[in-house]
Amino acid sequence: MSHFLRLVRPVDGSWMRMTNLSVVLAAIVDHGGVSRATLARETGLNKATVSSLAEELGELGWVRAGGQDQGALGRPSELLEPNPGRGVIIGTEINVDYLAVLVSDPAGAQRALVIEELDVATTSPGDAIERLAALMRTGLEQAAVAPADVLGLGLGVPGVVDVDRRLLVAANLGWRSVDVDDMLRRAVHGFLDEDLPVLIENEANLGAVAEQTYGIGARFEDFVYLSGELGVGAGVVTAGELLRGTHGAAGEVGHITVDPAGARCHCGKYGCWQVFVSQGAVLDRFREASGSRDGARPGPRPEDILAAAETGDAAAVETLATLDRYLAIGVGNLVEMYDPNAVVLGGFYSTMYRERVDELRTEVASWVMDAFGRELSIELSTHGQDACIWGATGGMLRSLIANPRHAAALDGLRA
Amino acid sequence: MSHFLRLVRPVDGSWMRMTNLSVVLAAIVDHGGVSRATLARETGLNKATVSSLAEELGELGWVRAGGQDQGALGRPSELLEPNPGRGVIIGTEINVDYLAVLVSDPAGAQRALVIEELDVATTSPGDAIERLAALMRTGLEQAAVAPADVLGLGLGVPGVVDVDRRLLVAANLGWRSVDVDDMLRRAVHGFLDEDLPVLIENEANLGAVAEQTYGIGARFEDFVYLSGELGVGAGVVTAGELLRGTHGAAGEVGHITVDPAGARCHCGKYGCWQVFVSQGAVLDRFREASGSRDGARPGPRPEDILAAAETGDAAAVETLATLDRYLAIGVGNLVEMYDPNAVVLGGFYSTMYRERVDELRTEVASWVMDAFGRELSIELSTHGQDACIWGATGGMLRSLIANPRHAAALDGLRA
DNA sequence: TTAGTTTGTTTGGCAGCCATACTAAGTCTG
DNA sequence: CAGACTTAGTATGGCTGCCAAACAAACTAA
Repeated sequence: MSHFLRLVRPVDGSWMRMTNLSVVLAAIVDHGGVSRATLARETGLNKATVSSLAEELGELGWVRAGGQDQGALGRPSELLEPNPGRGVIIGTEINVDYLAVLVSDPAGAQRALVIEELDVATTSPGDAIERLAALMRTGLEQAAVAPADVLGLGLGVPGVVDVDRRLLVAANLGWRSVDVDDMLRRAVHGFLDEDLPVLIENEANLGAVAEQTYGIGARFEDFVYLSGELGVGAGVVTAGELLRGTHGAAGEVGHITVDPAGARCHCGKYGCWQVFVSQGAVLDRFREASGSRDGARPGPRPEDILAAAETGDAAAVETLATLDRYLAIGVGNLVEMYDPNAVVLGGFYSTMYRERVDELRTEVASWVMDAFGRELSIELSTHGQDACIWGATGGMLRSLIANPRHAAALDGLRA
Repeated sequence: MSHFLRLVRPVDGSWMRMTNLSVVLAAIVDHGGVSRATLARETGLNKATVSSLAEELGELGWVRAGGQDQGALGRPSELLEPNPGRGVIIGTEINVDYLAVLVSDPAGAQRALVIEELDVATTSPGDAIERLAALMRTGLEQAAVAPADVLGLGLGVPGVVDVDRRLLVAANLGWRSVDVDDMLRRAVHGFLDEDLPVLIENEANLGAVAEQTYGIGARFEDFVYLSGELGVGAGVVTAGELLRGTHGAAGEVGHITVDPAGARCHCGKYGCWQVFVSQGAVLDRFREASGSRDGARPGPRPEDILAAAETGDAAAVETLATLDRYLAIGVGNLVEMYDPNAVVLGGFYSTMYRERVDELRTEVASWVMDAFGRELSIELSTHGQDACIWGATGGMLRSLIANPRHAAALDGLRA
């Protein structure tokens, strides 16, 4: 019953206003500085309407007058720009061996970035989140921003996050069914606002959001962001929207089967993709192929394989070729399944293919059935290691822009 | 530039009205007969607004007064119901060996169903579409409906259809880059309205739409409809929306690699999923396994395998076990990638698993990495062979409901 | 200095939703 | 059976918010 109701939801005047505020604010943030007349042309809204919306955005503190812009002819325009005094967004990340906090403003300017190494797998969720909260204080101090000026908080975790912001599982942290939202709010209690907007999302998904908001993904309506560190994960954007699925686990591609005869994965299945292409798997293969002559030395790093391959080292060359092949098989599957415009290589892969994208493009071509002349780009991430925190920030920014009236930190404005 | 603008589009009063007309019409179609008061409660719109919207829907011919409904207490309500005289939707299908036309009204009542066998692979696109147009005339005659009363036309094809309704490729028909929209409009020129709304979509995608609109899919927000005849295709619904991808090829899962050591597919790759689980592959395997003792007999049908397995025939049992295994591997991949609530077995699979779903459920469980207690149903299609035409109809219906003012066939109303 | 061009504001009108009051049509109770 | 109660639907008036058009402002060009 009621399946058609899902088509759309009813709309009233206040929703209309809110939507149009969003549209104009988004355009202003996007341009950085833009006149009312241009906004009217670009959005299709009436000039008078744009003026009214811009005035409200000014009162809300989102927007301020910038400089003037003199065209070839006519009255010069007054530029509207995002108000840097509006507040900041905190983007954070909990990963296997570090915590990270980024403080930035809605225009995308970085105010502070702090990182703390931590073996999260041996830390309880509660403790890790406490330390993350402490790191946020440090970040705000460095940025010289008062806690009351925080507009929203984003957090990326290497696990599956459901629609209620519960972390269902994070295999590499050893966490299961953790109410991260609740813990986070407790940890920042008395420090940040009680009902601060909070976004919690999977790390690969946020990588995709980072590329979509601040990076190369802005060029594509449908793309797959591929990230691999200990496991392999993908963030999928289709029709401009992040694909989440029922549990938020869409794009958890590490355990797709690419070869049932492959080695056993720790998940119990055989031939999972990440058995072939995760960072750990690749480094292991390289170590084995190069023999145990340097058994005492610390494990190789990704760069070591690239450097060795440069010199013609057989083990390195073979390792890279195998990676190319299995990465291409999996990417081929992603392409057939999601039909994206582009695949963006992030994390480990952005390191491994910085100079070798063409090799991968060639290999992928032979593993994608293309009967109709696909448009498919394979690109390198523009964010590298920082993708997750920028995605946490960008996701929060989108959420704030979608609700310009509900933003926190209005106290200063009211006073 | 302008990536944030994609968040939402600006809204004005007429858009608001249109949206609310849609909401109310959708609810009326969905219920079949419902009072204004109930509509107000369910949609959250004001009673007065619902009355006004309902009046306009009446003027547009979409809705008429049905009977009365006396509750336990109070004034009886007047039921609003879809107007069966509003017109009909034609849902059609071009498949490898037949054409099909379904005539039905917006309430979902079937008025006529005609099917014509045709070896489409040896027929040119133009000829096939001409014959489809002829079949539509037959269907309308059988339904005793005038061509002017056709509200919209949907067509399903076993191929990739892009956003401009071009058929990019249909391997099993041997068609490539066919402007089906244009051909169809020419074929019905002078018979159906010049600017009749037309929907052209991939067959598996329409299977998903059929289940979503009229079948078991209505229970799920995210599900994958799996259809297999000559190839294997999936229609994916996420967040209540059909996933199409850049070229409309999302869910074309027949050529994902499930075993690089597998047999060569006609596409040139090795170990494509459809090499293991398509109807043709399964029948072939059964034939080989049962030996060539009956080489002269016509090939087995799907039912023959099931019947043989019932009697304990070793070849049949082995064939089914292999199908279970490889179907489960692929379904596992789909589940990891799309994270659906449900997988709906359509086409060939709805035949093969009608009595054996539990076997597949068990097998799938061992090929899905489930670290967090997934909710996943595996269900049989409710539509079987007719999924595609009902999907073409349902898709067109959704499109009409989304634009209640733009519907065709208003001439009769105006006169 | 005047005409032309572009920007942004002001004014008035209109569409559309909502709250409220009211009418309509039934059931329930004493 | 009359009056209280309940629910459905309509009518009225108000408010919000968009738009069109006129206007004021600020500049260039001749």
